[in-house]
Amino acid sequence: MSDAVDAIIGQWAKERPDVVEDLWPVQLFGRIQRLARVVDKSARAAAAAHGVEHGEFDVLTTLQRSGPPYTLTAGAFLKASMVTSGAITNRIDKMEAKGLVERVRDGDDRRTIKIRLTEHGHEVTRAAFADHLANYAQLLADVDRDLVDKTAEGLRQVLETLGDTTIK
Amino acid sequence: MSDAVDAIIGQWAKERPDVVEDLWPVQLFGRIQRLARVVDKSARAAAAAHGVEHGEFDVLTTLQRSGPPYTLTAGAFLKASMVTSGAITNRIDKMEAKGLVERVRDGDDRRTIKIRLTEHGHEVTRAAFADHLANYAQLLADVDRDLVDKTAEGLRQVLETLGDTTIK
DNA sequence: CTTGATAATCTCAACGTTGAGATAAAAGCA
DNA sequence: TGCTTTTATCTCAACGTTGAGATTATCAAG
Repeated sequence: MSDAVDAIIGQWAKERPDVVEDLWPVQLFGRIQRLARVVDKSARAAAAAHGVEHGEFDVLTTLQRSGPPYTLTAGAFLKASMVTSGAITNRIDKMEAKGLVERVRDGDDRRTIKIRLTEHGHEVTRAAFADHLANYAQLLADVDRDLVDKTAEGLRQVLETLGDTTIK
Repeated sequence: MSDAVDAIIGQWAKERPDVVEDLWPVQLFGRIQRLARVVDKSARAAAAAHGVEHGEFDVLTTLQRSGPPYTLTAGAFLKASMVTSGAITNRIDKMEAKGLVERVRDGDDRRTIKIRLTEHGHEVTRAAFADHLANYAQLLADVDRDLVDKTAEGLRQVLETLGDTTIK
């Protein structure tokens, strides 16, 4: 059987037979790209059901899993999120307006801003995260569990080789 | 060894031990998400070196691999690209301004617009695509080839099960 | 202390995408 | 022929992100 990436490579084979040997990374990256799109779209919808953007949901879960006191600096999100500082500021701004988090100035270092999950933020996170996991499970409902594990393990090794070994 | 996703799951295990059993999809999707970001950023830079956006590069290669006469309708890009119609119109607008493609009205159906790769577009595509593949190879330079193939095969099966079987 | 360098966060214009709606042409049907 | 539905593309305001630069605070040296 063949998927969308096979079809794309098949087209290249006809039009540019000279590059076929160099297309093997496309087998991996092309599928990563397509899957990322599908999963992203689905996750976005799941978060939207709780009134939060995908990026905002990322902030919420990062705070939640950091444990008590559910407080992190803006810089911590920068390193954890793979986006730029402007995006983080924007996210926190909107989340503060929604009452999901609050900015707290630190006593020790007045450059840093601590972001704290509010009680309301806790509730939204709990509900949205449950839906998020249910959505993930739904997406993989018809996929063999062993295949998921083996493929995830393969991706882990690729990530390690690429140097993505920490939350940063 | 452990990567960023292991670290994230480790945090969840401490803070929310009740959900650990439901985190297995994260092993797959979390890594797909992170890898997509890394690869995307890299591909974006490679395309930018040739003066084209990532989305524009996608249009160029779609046209190129469609073969002679290197002409597709706007609707074909819609189905192939996983973005909305507004994005396609915007892309074609800018690419037309750059002289990469040209809009040609069809004789048979005057609703459809055919997008044709110009000679300049051909040249840019050839050069950018070569760099693109070199960049891909570079990213996977230190990764075992067999691991890449096996992981790509796993992702293909996931994509198939999710229903992404055609270019559409 | 003072000066310069470093660090953390915010500002803001530009950019690409979204998504609902508009426009216009073709197809189906009476 | 007229009328409605469908199809293809474009319009446009809102949105989140980028990326360079500004701001403010801390640190290191002298």
